[in-house]
Amino acid sequence: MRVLKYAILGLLDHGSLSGYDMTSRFKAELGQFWSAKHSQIYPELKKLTDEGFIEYETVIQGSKLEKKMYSITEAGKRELHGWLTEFKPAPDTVKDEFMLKAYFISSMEPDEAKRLFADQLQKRQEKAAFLKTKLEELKREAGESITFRSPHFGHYLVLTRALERENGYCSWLEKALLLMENDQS
Amino acid sequence: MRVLKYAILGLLDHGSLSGYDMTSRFKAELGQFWSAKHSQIYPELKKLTDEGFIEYETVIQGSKLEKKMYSITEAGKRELHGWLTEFKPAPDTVKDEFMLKAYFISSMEPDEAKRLFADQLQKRQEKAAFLKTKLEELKREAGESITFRSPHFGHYLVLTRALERENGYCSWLEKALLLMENDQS
DNA sequence: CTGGACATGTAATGTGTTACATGATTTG
DNA sequence: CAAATCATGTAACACATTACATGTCCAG
Repeated sequence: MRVLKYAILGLLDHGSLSGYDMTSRFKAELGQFWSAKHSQIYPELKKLTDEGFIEYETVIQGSKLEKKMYSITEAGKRELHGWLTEFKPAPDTVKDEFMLKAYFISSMEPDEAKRLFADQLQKRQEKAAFLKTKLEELKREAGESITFRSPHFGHYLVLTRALERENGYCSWLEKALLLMENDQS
Repeated sequence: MRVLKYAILGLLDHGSLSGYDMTSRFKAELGQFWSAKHSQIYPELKKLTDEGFIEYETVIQGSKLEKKMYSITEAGKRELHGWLTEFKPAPDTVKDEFMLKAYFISSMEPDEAKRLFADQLQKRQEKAAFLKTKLEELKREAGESITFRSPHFGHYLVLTRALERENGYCSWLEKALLLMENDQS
């Protein structure tokens, strides 16, 4: 499938970037839904260059430090467009280690299960709060009017989806905890 | 991390299973949150046997067909319990190819983006409908009273979480589509 | 002048999928 | 008796993480 290939092409479609820049992007908002380490990115950049989808120019940073600024080629743009507009089924499995534990809840004692769920709820609430702050920052920056043509629309979509994902997880955890409390007595 | 190891131990904690049985379980409800192919399961079973966490008995099915019925050992139960009760952070990244495309929405034409989102909405709605049916079946089977002590509680947790996940995705897709429509004029 | 960020790579290992390979059993 | 399901395994390849390895630049 080579999704990393398309992630790189997509990032480069808005302007040139170094491998290091891409790593940073995967640590920021995009990282909610895709990420890769530099050890995976650098070989992929070499491969994409060989395939003619990207090209680079070596730039000197300071007096000695070389960095490679990559940009997308016309062939790369066609390749990206083909992937973007392709319909794909919703995945059967989205791996979630916590939910695997939840499935095995009968192998835990009630109080162990409650502690596990309470801990996860706290962590998800913290994450949701963090994402909410990021979304508010973005709204301030973009001036309240985010629509299709806004350069921040992709960023906005990712943040709203991630926030809803965490909020949905939290409300489910709360419901599950309630079921466990009711059973206890 | 070896999550598959714990998935197998968790499955075996309720009774003995063959490798084939485990493959079937990963295709059913548990597959919403974890899965593995038989080509990954069989080597893992061998490894877990060598490590002393599981053991097997060869059973003859029919007149010739040999199958290995695996069961969990005391050491395996301790190992499972340690994993189950261990607190873990919420993951930074949950990979989602569709959301990667959404992030790159500015590289698409408005009508291309709308078609993509509409297609995904339809597929997620179908999946939600399927999960809803499964949940209703489970409720009928379990007699409306699912609490911690119910043998179906793990199954119930997985189905309710998967259903909410899909419903949340759908409502986000609808909101995104509305934003795109409003912008169009 | 030092610590953190910038910058790029490879090696080893772990995880997961697809393909190859074989055979028995059950149901229609 | 044919097709679907049951049943187990290995090989090759693809994808991903951790560790190894090196060096520059900038701000305090």
